[in-house]
Amino acid sequence: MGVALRDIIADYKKPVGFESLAGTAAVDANNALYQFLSIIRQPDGTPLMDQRGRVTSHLSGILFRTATFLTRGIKPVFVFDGKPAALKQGTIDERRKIRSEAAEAWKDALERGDEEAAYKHAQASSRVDAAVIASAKELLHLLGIPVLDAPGEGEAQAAFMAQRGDVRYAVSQDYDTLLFGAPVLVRNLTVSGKRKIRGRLVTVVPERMVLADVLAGLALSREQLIQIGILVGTDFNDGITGIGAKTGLKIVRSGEFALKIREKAPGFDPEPVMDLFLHPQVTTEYALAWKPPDCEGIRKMLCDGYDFSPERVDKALEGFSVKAGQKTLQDWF
DNA sequence: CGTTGGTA
DNA sequence: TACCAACGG
Repeated sequence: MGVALRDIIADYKKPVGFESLAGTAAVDANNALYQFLSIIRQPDGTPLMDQRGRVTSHLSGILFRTATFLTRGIKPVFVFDGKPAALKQGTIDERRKIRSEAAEAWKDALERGDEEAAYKHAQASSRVDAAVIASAKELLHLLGIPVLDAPGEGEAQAAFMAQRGDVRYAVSQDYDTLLFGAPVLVRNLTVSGKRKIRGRLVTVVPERMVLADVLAGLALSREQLIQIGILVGTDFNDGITGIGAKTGLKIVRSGEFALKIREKAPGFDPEPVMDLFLHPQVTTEYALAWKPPDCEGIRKMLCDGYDFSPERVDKALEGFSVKAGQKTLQDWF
């Protein structure tokens, strides 16, 4: 998933508290939905579902997480993926295969009664499908949170919006967002708090990366950072076997990128991938307007439609509205 | 994921 | 009050 640059950019990740994250944020919606679907599950891997068997994990995640955002002064816009680039087809096919294998492994683990394995495979089988996207958009709309359909990659659009200064930062787990030129990337914003990772309980805190700091620190241009990405592999090209981030950095620094590609991947033209990162398909046609939540509509959708408990929904909505009567709320937005 | 409810 | 397991849908 994404581009494996962690080994060279880990030093530039700075933990940040919610208080310094107040402001507008462009959220990579598909990435956030994937995280909700993957994490909000029962111990045996079963996601939250309504009585009709429709998955609701992402709705729970959106409701509670955006409530937290707004109470902390973070105003999110959710940016959804548009049409995938043709170059992404390989990645898409590969992910589908991994998901379907994981679904099988989940079933097997359940039959053996191995709950831990079941949970792991269930997570890997998570799929952001059309129903998930449609219901997520419907809920966000009712919550008064702006939603935007990117023409291409959501990450690219989020990066573009941050570049233009329309939002303070982009939110995604994927480092690709930096390659797309996001001046500031915030990770762990849609997954934070205490989490079990490899059986251990760890506290996940939001972290900020500043592209200019990464480039200055590594003495690279953005093009060179993309070159490293291309060497290790991105969603749009296979990396070169045996080259990780550190080796990639050495190669690019010594100006041997083109040479290495010719040598190890003779048939491959990196130019379209470079161009995709430098000049992604984006749009300037968006309006960022945060509105008060439609509480009635939300209850209707979540409680009547998806079997949420009215008490829990109302509790969460307190984070959105100040109280009925609400002058403060209007002032806030 | 966030919330709830039991326990020390 | 602080912590943790389990519940939610």
